[in-house]
Order: sequence, then structure tokens, then C-alpha cells
Amino acid sequence: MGEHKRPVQYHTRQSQGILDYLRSLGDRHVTVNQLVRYFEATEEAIGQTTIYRHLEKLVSEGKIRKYVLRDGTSACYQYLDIDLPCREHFHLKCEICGGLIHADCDLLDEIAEHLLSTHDFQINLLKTVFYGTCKKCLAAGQAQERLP
Amino acid sequence: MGEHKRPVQYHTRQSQGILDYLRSLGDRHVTVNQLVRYFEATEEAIGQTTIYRHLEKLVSEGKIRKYVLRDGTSACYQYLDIDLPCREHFHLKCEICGGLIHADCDLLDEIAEHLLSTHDFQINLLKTVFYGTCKKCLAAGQAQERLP
DNA sequence: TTGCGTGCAAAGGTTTTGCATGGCA
DNA sequence: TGCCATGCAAAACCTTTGCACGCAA
Repeated sequence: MGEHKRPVQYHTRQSQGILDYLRSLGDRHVTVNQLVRYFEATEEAIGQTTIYRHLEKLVSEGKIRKYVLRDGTSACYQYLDIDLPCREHFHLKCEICGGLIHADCDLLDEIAEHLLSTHDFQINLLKTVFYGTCKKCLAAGQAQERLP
Repeated sequence: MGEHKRPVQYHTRQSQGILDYLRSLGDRHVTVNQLVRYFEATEEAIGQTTIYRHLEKLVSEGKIRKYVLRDGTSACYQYLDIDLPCREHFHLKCEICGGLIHADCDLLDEIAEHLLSTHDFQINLLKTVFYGTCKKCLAAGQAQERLP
């Protein structure tokens, strides 16, 4: 008892390819769709079912992290470098263009600290997303407002 | 300039019913599915399309909040007491107990200011929610960790 | 050879859209 | 009467599941 079932794991082109690609992205995140399209573009297409299954396994192994944004969009996955003390970061989601920006910033780190010490609230950065308008769309919107 | 387009809004049985029901729930949240089933159970069924459209409008008006719970399989909506100046609050949603905390804090202004000046991102406070674990649930969780 | 891995196809679920009709002002 | 609101049906998405075949060990 207490011994976890440890199924044999095969090493395949797909499992290696997915992990390699995620790792190559550094701390950038991708969606399942982006992964499918990436491998399609190479000569080594990988079925989406396989991608979903590997991502789920990698998440449970703690090798990657899953972000649930689900406000009409899909989930994002990001490689976690075990060697580096991975810094948390915040996500900014543009309501206009749908773009997802991640911000690595000291002040934002302070927020987490402040919420915990002052409000006794431990923020979950995997799920928290700041909604708003990005630079590009702000500029476009202002340009439009100036029209007759 | 600065005047927002203000489309005429009709008062209908559906719009009234949805807002009334959400309000009657106090701080409890519901899913779209639950709303559909609730109105089906009364003699005043409301189409799901209509429910989706009203919820979206209410969110953009700041009258209700939209949340992602669980694995993001579906969204939840919760009424906000209009009397509270919610634009100036953090909204902290506990993922464990579901509680919503209105945190009144100057830091929020700083964050908005910082995001705009440094990241060129204009945050929409009506839609942004901080997810995490509240004081109570943090304590309960720690207590659990101490168990055998 | 064994049995996990793969991927097509289909199912399942949520949310959005097209469009003709209904109903408020 | 003029529009906005409504809701059915269908589409659009994202994700999971069934199943036969492929392939690593």
C-alpha cells in the first residue's frame, strides 16, 4: 500500500516532440490549437487527441502548468523549468483582440504579497486574469473615436 | 465626446425575471444551465440565448460578476449589490468555498495606474476577478495538512 | 509478443450566431 | 409603427471517448 501504480511509459516521437517544443518556448504559453498547428507545419503532425493526452500527463507530473481562461477561449499550457525557481507572472487578456499577455513585474508580485498579508487571501495566479484593453487596441480605439 | 452610445433598452419579462432571480440569490452564484432550468420550472421559461445575452449585458454594466469555477467547464454568475461602489473594490473569489470578498484598498488604484503607464494596459475592473483561497479556507487547509 | 500509444471519428458540452417572429414604447 | 428583444435551430468551439491499428520494449 502506498506504492503508486507506475505504468510503463513508452518513449515516442510524439511525447518527445511535445515536451521539446514546450521547453523551447521558455516561459511562453501555448494553446492546444497552436500546438496542433505547429506540428502540422512540420512534417511531423500529431493528432490533437494525443496532444491533449500528453498535456494532461505533463500537468499531473508537474512538468507544465495549465491556465484556465475559459471565457470563450481555450486553456493555455506553459513549460515549467524545474531547475529555475519559476517566477509567477500575471496574465493580461485583451477583450478586444483576445490577445494574452503575460507580465513579469515586481509591482505585480507585490500584489500577491499584499493580498496575503493584508487581506489574508492567497491568490491563485493560474486562474487570475486581468481583463482590459491592450496597447494596440487602445490606440486603435482612440483613432476611431476621432472619426466623425 | 465621452458620451457613450446609449441604445434604448426595453423592459421585458425576461430581463426583469433574470435580474430579480439573481438578486434573490444574494451572494450565491448560478450557471446558465441552472438559470434555464429555474425558469423552465416556473411557467415563465426563458430561452438560453436570451439568458446568455442578458448575462453578458449585466456583466458589462457591472451588475453581476462572471466567474470561472472548477476546470472551466462552465461559467458562473453572481449578483453584485449595486449600493456598494464596486468599481473601487478588489473582487476576491475563493475557489474553495466560493465566497466573494469585496476588498477596499488603495492598492487597486496603483495597480490600474501601473498597468496603464508601464504595460500600456487599461484594466477593466468590471470583469477582473482575483481567484485564490480566503482566510478561512487557508486555515482549514492548513489544519488538514496536519492530519496523518 | 505485449500492451501502451496513436489518431480518426464521433460524442458531449458550452457558447455564439442567423433569422424570422414577437412585443415594448 | 419602429426597433429592439426573443428563441429556435444550427453553427462554432473546446475537450473527451470509443475503437482499431501502430509501434516501442
